[in-house]
Amino acid sequence: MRYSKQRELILNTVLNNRVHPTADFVYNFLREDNPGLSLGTVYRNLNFLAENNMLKKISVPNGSDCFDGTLTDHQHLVCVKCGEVSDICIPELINIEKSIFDKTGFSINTSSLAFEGICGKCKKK
Amino acid sequence: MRYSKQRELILNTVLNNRVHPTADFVYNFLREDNPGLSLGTVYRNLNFLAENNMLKKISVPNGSDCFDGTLTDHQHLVCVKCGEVSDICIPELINIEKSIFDKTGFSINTSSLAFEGICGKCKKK
DNA sequence: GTTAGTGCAAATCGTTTGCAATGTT
DNA sequence: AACATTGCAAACGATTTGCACTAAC
Repeated sequence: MRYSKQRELILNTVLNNRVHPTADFVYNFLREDNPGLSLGTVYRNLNFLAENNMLKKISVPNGSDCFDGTLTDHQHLVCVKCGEVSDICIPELINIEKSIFDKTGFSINTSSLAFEGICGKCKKK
Repeated sequence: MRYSKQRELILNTVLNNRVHPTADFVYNFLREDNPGLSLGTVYRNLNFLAENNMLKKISVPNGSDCFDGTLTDHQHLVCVKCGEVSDICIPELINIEKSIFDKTGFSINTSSLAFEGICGKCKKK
């Protein structure tokens, strides 16, 4: 992997952001200081970094994919009202993973799991 | 809800198909006998039927949404190699659901869960 | 007759890609 | 010099939408 300024900026934007940014977020965030940056470059780098295990790509139902700099095994909660994506760790999934494999031969990647639901904040409204 | 021939055909296509059909599948399947049918109508009806709890809409990571006529609580396994979507029932999720709610206030809809992974057939190759 | 539902084509959204120019090694 | 990476704009696939027409009630 060859160095590039853009890649460094893009990776750091994901790593330093408590939120789970989308490509569009990264693009607009960096655009302020880097007017020449292109959206294609952001997509290319986010995907490239995810393929090289420097980021995780999170599929969001009915929404843009977003990216996560936390590489340790964990899952996500996606609020269907406000779209917020938060981290959660559910160790019990290991057992479920194993029993599904034994029953069906299907090997789950539990760390790709996104639970849909309604977050506490949205429920209060 | 007013009756329409198209709606009836579309609903039946999902109900009578062991696979979890996408809008495009339903469209092409019905097109043979109903040349006038439009893709917009298929989308409109599938979404409408899902909103009215006559079908379930399943978000497939990196793929087209698909639909499921089985309304009882269950989850899905999505193979990232071949794209196959299969049904599975994981009763243990009730406990996980409850403990996440107690910890975070987030209420999960477990029946929207799609586990990504590799199915038995694809692994053999 | 009113209005929900349709077909069609255009529009939208998120994302990817081809290509010539540029940057890194 | 070789080739990875970029910016740009065009292309893409899935889905939605506006509108005039048709069908259900």
